[in-house]
Amino acid sequence: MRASDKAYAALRDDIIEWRLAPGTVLAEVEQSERLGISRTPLREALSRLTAEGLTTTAGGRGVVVTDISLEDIDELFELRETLEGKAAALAAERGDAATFEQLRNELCQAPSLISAGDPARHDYYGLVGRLDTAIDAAIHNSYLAQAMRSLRVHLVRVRRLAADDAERLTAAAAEHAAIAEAIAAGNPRLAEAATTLHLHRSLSHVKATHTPQ
Amino acid sequence: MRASDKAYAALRDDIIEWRLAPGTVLAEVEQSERLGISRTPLREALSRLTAEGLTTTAGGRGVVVTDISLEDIDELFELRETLEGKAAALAAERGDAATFEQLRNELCQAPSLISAGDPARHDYYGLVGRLDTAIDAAIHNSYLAQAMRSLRVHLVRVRRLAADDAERLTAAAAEHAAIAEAIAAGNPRLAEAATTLHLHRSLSHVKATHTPQ
DNA sequence: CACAAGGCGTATGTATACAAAGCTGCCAGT
DNA sequence: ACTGGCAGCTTTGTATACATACGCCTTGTG
Repeated sequence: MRASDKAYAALRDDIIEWRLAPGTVLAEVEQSERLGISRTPLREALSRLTAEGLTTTAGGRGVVVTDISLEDIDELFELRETLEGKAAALAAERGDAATFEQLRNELCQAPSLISAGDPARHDYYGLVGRLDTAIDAAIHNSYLAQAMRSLRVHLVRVRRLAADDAERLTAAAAEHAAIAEAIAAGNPRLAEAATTLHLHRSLSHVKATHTPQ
Repeated sequence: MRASDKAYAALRDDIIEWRLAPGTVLAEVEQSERLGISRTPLREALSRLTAEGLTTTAGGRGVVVTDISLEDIDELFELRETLEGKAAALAAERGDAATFEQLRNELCQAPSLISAGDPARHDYYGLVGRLDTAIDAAIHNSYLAQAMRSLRVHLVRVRRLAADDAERLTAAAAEHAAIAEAIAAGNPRLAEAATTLHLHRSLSHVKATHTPQ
């Protein structure tokens, strides 16, 4: 693995997991020494982060971790609803029914994973990730898939702001199951509606449990 | 202006204007000598191009200019319809009516620009660009605006494939005027419909006049 | 004659040294 | 006391030298 990839992954995780707070300046020498690499690969990592919008160049004083405000979250979900709604509809038109039927069944049994505690809860997140992957593959549109991937980076960051209590996760699992069911049924409008519903509830939950820093 | 910015702009233009054909390998030393800069800023330029999808790293043999096939164009317009449709609707809800009313009037007089020949035709492209900019500003959503900006790079490349004859440009001006009018009227569904119509006609024109390389 | 293994060459990946540009703080003048 | 400018320092931007890895050609062997 290249040193620049390592630096990129490390910094990206640090930002997403809120170990690096918004406003933190990432000086090149400081970070390169911390990660044990040279400035050159670090600069490439910072470029990639800036291209993704996780950092911005603050002219002269290095790059800083971008802030993410409440308005940002509204904008983020507005775009997310547009992209994922379309993706769900396309998946319903073009996807393989059996794949999503299988995912629906697993999602219906997800509540047992959620209530089982932390290690099993990780399996639940993996299951949701598989649904995302399946939709990405089903839409047959690399540009749309790319746009959603770049969006998910920011969404993970937002999710860390909210309390992922068992109650909300159980409800979310049911909403995901509804999406999978609609896609398996080949009903584009239903799939889009189920996605819209899920995203609105997610947004409400984030805003309700948001803890101001 | 930084050397890396210069290199990025030069390579980006070369690719968009089809002076660098798909499949062309961009060796670092070769390009850095051609542009009169060192390898370091050139590498940053190539990174940015790759992040945008104009080039891809071909594992070991440098970065190559990405191809753009007919399926790509379909996918591109599918995403474009999703994003620009939503943007037009949001602009109708949130935009300033006077701004778009003004743009509509100018677009209605665009045919005279188009028929006047090449130098004036450049003014027409500028006018369409101003409409895009006005929509970007009106939606008040930086993530959506960013997604559309990254798409437009590829769209300019596609546009160069099609013959931009006066007939099509005149029709396109009328379609743009319809979009501006719907936004000025504050009618989201109409604005989205006008955008959908325009994009479908654009796509049809591109596919009809597409000259296989 | 064909296939495989090894060496050579050229490509990218990394480190470091140098240059230039911006911010910070101080000092002097009003 | 406040403001403007200057000097110093810290920062990023660039160039170049070195390391490394991959591909390709050559050569030897089955």
